[in-house]
Amino acid sequence: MPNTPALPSPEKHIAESTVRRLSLYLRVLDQAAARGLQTISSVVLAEEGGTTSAQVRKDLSFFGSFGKRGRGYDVAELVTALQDILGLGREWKVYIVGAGKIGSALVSYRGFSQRGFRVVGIYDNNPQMVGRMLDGVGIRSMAQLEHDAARELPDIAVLTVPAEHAQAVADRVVAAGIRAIMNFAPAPLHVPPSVTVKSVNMALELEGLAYALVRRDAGEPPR
Amino acid sequence: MPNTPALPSPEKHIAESTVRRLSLYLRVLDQAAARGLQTISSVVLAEEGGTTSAQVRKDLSFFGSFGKRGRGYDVAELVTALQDILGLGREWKVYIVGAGKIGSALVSYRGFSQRGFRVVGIYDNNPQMVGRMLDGVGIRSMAQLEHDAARELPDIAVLTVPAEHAQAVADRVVAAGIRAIMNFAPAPLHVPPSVTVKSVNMALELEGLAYALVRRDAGEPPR
DNA sequence: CATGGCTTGTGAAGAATTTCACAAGAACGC
DNA sequence: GCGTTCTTGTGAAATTCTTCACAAGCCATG
Ligand SMILES: NC(=O)c1ccc[n+]([C@@H]2O[C@H](COP(=O)([O-])OP(=O)(O)OC[C@H]3O[C@@H](n4cnc5c(N)ncnc54)[C@H](O)[C@@H]3O)[C@@H](O)[C@H]2O)c1
Ligand SMILES: NC(=O)c1ccc[n+]([C@@H]2O[C@H](COP(=O)([O-])OP(=O)(O)OC[C@H]3O[C@@H](n4cnc5c(N)ncnc54)[C@H](O)[C@@H]3O)[C@@H](O)[C@H]2O)c1
Repeated sequence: MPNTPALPSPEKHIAESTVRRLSLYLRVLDQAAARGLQTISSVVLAEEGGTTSAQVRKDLSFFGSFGKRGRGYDVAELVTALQDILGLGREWKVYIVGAGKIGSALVSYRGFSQRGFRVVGIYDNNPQMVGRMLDGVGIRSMAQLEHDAARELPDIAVLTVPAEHAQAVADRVVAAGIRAIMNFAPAPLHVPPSVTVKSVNMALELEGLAYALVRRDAGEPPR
Repeated sequence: MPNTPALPSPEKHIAESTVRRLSLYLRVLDQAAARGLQTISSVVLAEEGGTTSAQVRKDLSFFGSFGKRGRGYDVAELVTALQDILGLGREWKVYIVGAGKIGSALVSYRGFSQRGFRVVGIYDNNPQMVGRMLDGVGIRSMAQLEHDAARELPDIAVLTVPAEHAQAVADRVVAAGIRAIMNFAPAPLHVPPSVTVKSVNMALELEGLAYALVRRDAGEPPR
């Protein structure tokens, strides 16, 4: 019997960096599957994912034992295992709040729907926008948010409102029972510990590049 | 004489996490300045930035000594110091490659221009798009890229093309002499070590949220 | 000008993460 | 069946990052 999918239930805390890399491995595996690869070794997985083979094996070892010595990992099996671990076996309902430039771009992003993230509602406080459709999803009034959430039980809220309103919107979203927030506004959010927040701060990434450029020119040791 | 801005020249390697936090502090300081604060302590800076006061002081200590014991940090002074450290004292020329949904949203993003990142060129390989204007910047043909770059010497390329073309575009951009890339495509890029890449992978962040949600329900120790 | 209350800067300790290195298992050829 | 080659899984070591804890400095007040 071929290696039944291990139930992903480590009792230890898993580092966020490990979880990020698991997502990355999943992406590499998708490509490998598309190229018709049956099997992949930790060395190849590492090369394509930009890390080391020891890191790959260690990351996976937290959740079980998925490979075969001398062979490597079965691509299809590992995809299933990683999806299980990451909670991608189901559909996640997403609200987007803020139907502006970035919010509209995200609605139709296939990278989300491919992984089971389904946008079920878009909210905006501008009456001009309410009622319009974005990629098949209607823009709703902010007034409805709590009411809709009680019925639809969305899992994740994506915040794409101006930074100065981000905290207020986060408060409402939390009060409405949503326990995961992805924040695109460049403002640190303060939420109860039962709520998970991930921030995507693009200006911050650019600043990291600027830093790298000035350091490089100044002759920073490249480590 | 009031604390002349220390030249930011640590000989040691500085962790990426430290640099990210410096950007964050800068954001908190902007808000503090807007509220009229003259001075701010590491405790307040930490609370608003979502870290600890010891972390704030340690981060800053890598670059010099910016505070006054018993008083805290002068907001305006620290802003200047951080901008210096991060290389935000100058204008950075940015090319955006891929004038699709996310590329167009980024062109007009004020968070970039506010920090001195100026979009000087947008490129697309779709002839239909070439010549159109996006927020005052014309979309140019990919054929021109190398030629324009030799003249304009852009510092940073933002890649917003489909994942399957990201590597090819990265290769061209590197060959054109650009040494910093911000990659929005969900594909790991392989570039020479002289080039710095930062990837913003939004699906990956969502997957991190999904993981947090399944773990939380499964009763992961909250660390 | 002495005292008390605050706050920084920083070595040292502690914790977390990554890398090393190797025993053990699997496949293949002969 | 046996040796060779490959590759995993994992303790242990090494490295990196964060937190602790406190001496030293600054300011206000009396
Ligand atoms: N445009 C970009 O490329 C970009 C990039 C990174 C981050 N961001 C951040 O994303 C956020 C949105 O940016 P954008 O460019 O899409 O702005 P935008 O102005 O195009 O869109 C913001 C939308 O939010 C709505 N809104 C405002 N206040 C609201 C509230 N209280 N409740 C509900 N809706 C509200 C507005 O009506 C508008 O439709 C900002 O915080 C911005 O800093 C934008
Ligand atoms: N839309 C989103 O919300 C979103 C979010 C995160 C990441 N992304 C990623 O960003 C990238 C772009 O996404 P999008 O939604 O803007 O797609 P899009 O299709 O709207 O835009 C892509 C643009 O790139 C151009 N292009 C294609 N190949 C090119 C090439 N070889 N050289 C130059 N230009 C080329 C196309 O003409 C098009 O204008 C994708 O990799 C996507 O995965 C998108």
